[in-house]
Order: sequence, then C-alpha cells, then structure tokens
Amino acid sequence: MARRPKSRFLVLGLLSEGPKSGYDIKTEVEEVINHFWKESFGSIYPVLEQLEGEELIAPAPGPEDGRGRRAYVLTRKGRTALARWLAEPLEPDIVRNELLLKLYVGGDASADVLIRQVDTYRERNEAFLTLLSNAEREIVQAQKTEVAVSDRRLTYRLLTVRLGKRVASARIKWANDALLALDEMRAIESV
Amino acid sequence: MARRPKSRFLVLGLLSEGPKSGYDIKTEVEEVINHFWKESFGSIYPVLEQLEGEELIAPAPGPEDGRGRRAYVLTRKGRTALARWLAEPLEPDIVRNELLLKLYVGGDASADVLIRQVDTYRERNEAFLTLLSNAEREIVQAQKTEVAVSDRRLTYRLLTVRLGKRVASARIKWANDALLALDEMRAIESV
DNA sequence: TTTGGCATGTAATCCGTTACATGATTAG
DNA sequence: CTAATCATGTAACGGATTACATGCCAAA
Repeated sequence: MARRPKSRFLVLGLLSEGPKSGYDIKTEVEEVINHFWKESFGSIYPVLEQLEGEELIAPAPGPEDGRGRRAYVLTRKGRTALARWLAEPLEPDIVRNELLLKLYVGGDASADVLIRQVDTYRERNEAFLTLLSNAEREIVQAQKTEVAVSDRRLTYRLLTVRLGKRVASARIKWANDALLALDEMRAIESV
Repeated sequence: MARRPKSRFLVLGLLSEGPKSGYDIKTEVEEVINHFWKESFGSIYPVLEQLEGEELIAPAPGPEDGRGRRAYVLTRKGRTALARWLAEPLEPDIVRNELLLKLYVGGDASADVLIRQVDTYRERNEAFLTLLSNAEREIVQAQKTEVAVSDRRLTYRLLTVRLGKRVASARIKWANDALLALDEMRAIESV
C-alpha cells in the first residue's frame, strides 16, 4: 500500500501545472484550493522527498535560488502516475458532521442551544458563499483575457468553485428552514 | 492543543437515549446515522472503557446478558459533559474533496476521464438522495403515531435527514451543469 | 452440526497535524 | 535594525481504521 495516498496526489497534481517548491504548494493550498483541500508542511515536505525517491518528480532545472528554495517538476513517470490516479474511481468520502451529531443527540438540550449552533452554521456558510462568489468573479474575469490554451484549466477551476457555491447555498436554505422549526420548538418549550 | 475527541461524544450522545452496548452503538451508526457519521469498533470499545474510567458512563443495572453483552448508561456527570459539549462552538470541518482535486489538477486529462468521475459522483448522490427520502418518509410516519414526548427527537432527526437531502440535491444539480460544460469541452477536443 | 449473527476486544499501522527548530532575504 | 516573509525540515503525538482473535447462541 502506498503511503499518504491523498497528499501524494495533491503534490503531484499541483506540480503538473509547472515547477513549484514545497512553499509554493502550501501557498496555493492556502490561497486557492483551501475551500476543498487542506495540507500542512508536515506532509508536503516528506511527500516531496518520497516522490523524488520514486522518480515521479525531479529537482527543477535552472539556476538555484539563493534562498535555498527547491523547486520540482514532474517526470514522465510522474505524469503517468497522475493520469492513472485521475482515472481511478473516487473513494467514498469520510463524513463526520459535528452539527448533525449535535442535533441527533441533542434531544435533551434546550432548543436555544441548538438554535445557536445552526445559526453559526448559517453564518459560516454565508461567509463561505461570499468568498466563493468573489473567486468565481475573478475566474470569469480571467477567462475574458486569457488565451484559449489556459481556458481548460480555468473551466475546471470554475467548476470546483460552483460546487462549493451550490452546497453552501443548500446549507443556508436548510439552516433557515431549521431555524423556523427550532423556533417553534422553543415556543412550545416556553409555554 | 487538546483537540476534541469526537468519538467520545458520539458514544456519550447515543447513550443519552438509553442503555446501549458497544455493539448497539455500532449498529445505530451503521443503520441510522451512517449518512453523517462513521465509527469503527476499534474506537468504540476503547472509548467506552475510557468513559467508564472517567465515570461519565456506568454499566447498566439489571440482569446480565448470557452472551457477555455489556450495556452502559450515562451517569449524571456524563449528562453534564454531554450538555457542555452540545453548547460548544462547532469546529471547522475538515474538507478534502477528491473529485474537486481531480478537476482542479485534471487540466491535462481528457474531458472523458473527468466526465466519468462527475457522472459517478452524480449517481452516488442520487442513490444517497433516495436513501434519505426513504428515511424521511419513515420519520414523518413515526411522527403521526408517536406520543408528544418523543416528538422532539424525531424533529431533530428529521432535520439531519433534510440537510442531507438539500446537499445531495445541490450536488446533483451541479453535476448536471458540470456534465454539460465538460461535454462542450469534449466536443472542442475532438475537432 | 454448521452457519450466521451477536458480542467484545487488541495490535499494527496509517495518515496527518502541531509544534518545534533553523536560517536567509527583503521591505520599511 | 528589525520585523515580516520566504523557505525547509523534523519529532512527537494523536486519532482512527483495518485486520485479527475469540467465543457464545440461535436457527436451519
């Protein structure tokens, strides 16, 4: 069994766009794909080392950076491995929803406590939606100016943002419904 | 920092409904809350032992089962701990969406590969939606027959199912849009 | 009697985060 | 000069899964 399967493909995947260092990868995770993926330095650097050992990536050619920066590129072998992974069936995602667990086992709690939780959930998703809408606008803007070559990546990127938006909107709608139901419960409680 | 051991509260929470054994808890996870929570024997039994050590739960009174079954109940201390956790702020959920990663880094792949992935995603979410709709129907049915005391738990349970439905529907809608966009890409490719 | 479900538990191991440790370079 | 940012890396730890190990009971 391959170690750190998911992190491996994040690194491999991001390197497919061009030469990058561990630091670059971390930055891209934080600034761009943070809404659907997180990764720490603690896995990025070991993975880079491991992938180099397997000859899936290699140090980028060109002048060394004075700062000790070490960029990598995909090897042909690495590109093949990435393509293979892209075609592999999706693993079922692990689901652990703390809010739903609280609702499910919160039968003894007052409605107030749960209302507060659902409200937080709504707020977070609203903030998230705003964030994604901005990202979407930026991509659409970029699509107008870029040449056709990069168009495909932008299209894919747009898709990732739009799933986020759809899901966030769904959660917000649910939260509004749920708050109505919980308010009713509270009204009954206080009688 | 002390990260929240989530498994503890699953166990504590499920025990708040009444005496249960480790096996019961596993069954309930599998059959009822599987859509938003998973848990293995490998954590359930150690957690039970740990909680007993902390006096948050205690062996259920009553006749021993011949089969070696060991049921537990919440202590008063346990009930307090649960209530405290219910009111605690939600931790940000860890997001790792394999499909979106594949889309994001799949710029070099043929549209076909991605179409297959998105299609699988749609199918899974459709199956999921069917499952949840059945669960919803059952709860609504139960609400008509149950007495008012258990009504609150049923209401909360219904809310958990409905969030699942909302999100699944959103994903399906997205997938349909995405498939249209990807089909267009494929058409361009083949020219 | 043998299969399947009930029932508990442990060991190996994985995947990943957090916190720590270190140092160079650049902007103010 | 000094703070922020760039940049790499390691050690400790932790939470959870998987696979394994064990055995009882009921029904076919």
